[in-house]
Amino acid sequence: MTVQQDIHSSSIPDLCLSCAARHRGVCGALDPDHLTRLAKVSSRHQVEPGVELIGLGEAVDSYTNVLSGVVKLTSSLSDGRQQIVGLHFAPNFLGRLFKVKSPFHAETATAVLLCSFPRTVFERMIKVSPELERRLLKQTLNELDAARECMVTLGRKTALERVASFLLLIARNIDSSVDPAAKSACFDLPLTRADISDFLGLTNETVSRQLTRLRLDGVIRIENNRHVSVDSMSRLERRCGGRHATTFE
Amino acid sequence: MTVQQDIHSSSIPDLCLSCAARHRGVCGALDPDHLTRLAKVSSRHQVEPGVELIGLGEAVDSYTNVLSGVVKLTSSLSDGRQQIVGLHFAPNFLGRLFKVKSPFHAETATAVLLCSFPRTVFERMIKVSPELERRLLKQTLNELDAARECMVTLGRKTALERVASFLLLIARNIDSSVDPAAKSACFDLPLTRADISDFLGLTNETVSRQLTRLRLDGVIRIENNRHVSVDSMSRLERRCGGRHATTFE
DNA sequence: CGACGTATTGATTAGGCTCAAATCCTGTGG
DNA sequence: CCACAGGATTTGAGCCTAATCAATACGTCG
Repeated sequence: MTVQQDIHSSSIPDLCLSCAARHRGVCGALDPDHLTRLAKVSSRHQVEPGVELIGLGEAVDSYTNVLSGVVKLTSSLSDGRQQIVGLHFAPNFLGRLFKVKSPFHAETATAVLLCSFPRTVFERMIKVSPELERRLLKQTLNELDAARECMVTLGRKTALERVASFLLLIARNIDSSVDPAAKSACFDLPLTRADISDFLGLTNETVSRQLTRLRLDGVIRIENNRHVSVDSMSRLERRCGGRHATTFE
Repeated sequence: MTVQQDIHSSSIPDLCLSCAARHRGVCGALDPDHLTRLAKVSSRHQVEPGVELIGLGEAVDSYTNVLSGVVKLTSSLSDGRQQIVGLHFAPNFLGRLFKVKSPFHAETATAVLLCSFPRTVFERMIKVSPELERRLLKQTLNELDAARECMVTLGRKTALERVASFLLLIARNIDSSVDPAAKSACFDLPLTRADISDFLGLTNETVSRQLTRLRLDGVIRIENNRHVSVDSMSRLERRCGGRHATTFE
């Protein structure tokens, strides 16, 4: 049986048709009707690397999906010491729900494509779509797990283990098309050495030294400072400082 | 106008009447009816310090409210290095929603009072109560902010700053009755020196040294190894390694 | 009081930081 | 196409903070 659907609520907006956020991001929770309403007030932006998106404590009146590229979340101490506290890969949702002011600073690490929409519209949509709220809760829980994993890295791993863990993290997140269980990988680092050191709680000199060490050990190859090849992922994993063996859900 | 309410759905269960989780925890989102249904399948337990609640990767079939005391979330590397990745104070909700197996290990740090309920019942309740889901989302977002704050401490602060930050964290969380903006504070440390070092990514010797340093500097007083007095909170704050000045929401 | 676990203090070592210099990449203009 | 400028990265030397190893003191509980 074919039903003639209301034209206003049945079709997916052009903007969203091939969008990653609709396939694997929060927009996947929205029906065509909601999607259309959100798309009407959304805007896309291409942004250069190193651009501040959210200033610390600054009032933010929009939320954003990262459609491509990487955004870093940072926090700084008053004397300039800096720490990256989160990385947002596509198609992550970006923004601190229920707070007008972000507790952290957000900055593009690479060139990124963003899709932004007004905070008020989105928050109203959360209220009427339990599915959307559910998805936001799941993403937040995953971010929390990731942040806690980082705490282990920052608190207990050696410099070499931190750098190896970082490479593994990037390999698993940068290109979602790649099989997470692949035996080998190659990718462009989305962060400079300085950024990597701010993520790992090290200095750029130490990051550099550990990268050369991994290179001399044959674990990775590096071309043009940015492109990394990993022949054996399991070999890299062995440099990460093993978690207690367990199978996760 | 007074309305005669259905006796089955109007009254708050005795168990929940004076419960902190109903006042400031997730149960506050539930109406008397839902509360009654949950209370029927809930059970309270008093647990000693140092008891494992959730084994790493172990299947968990219940969720828990921490009604008093402190629970620590930990992760270990295979060679024994350990990191505390989260502390749950009353009346926090405890448990990894939507995952059967917890990615972290949970253990009581102090004596605690717990209120547990079956995972299935609670998850069904989330589905019908957007208010409950909202509250879980808010708690998760707060935990995420806290974890990221910890990342700054672990990645960029000195040993002294870490210990001072930890004392501040405890002072602000241990006794919810105390004004968070109070000028002074005193409290019992819920963690041993070894636990504190696992939280701060240090050794117990270093923690001990920094505590004596703060004591000799007159920032804190310590009695019986556990009881800490802070005369001037702002004095303690100055030892924490300042965040870039901003006002938060 | 004695014993055990917890915490403090001391001496030494080592991993990563700092400061400094050299090298490599990228992009630009002649 | 090549030379050059500027930033990013690598490499080196020395130092410093926190770890390690070891011994002593404290506190609690039987």
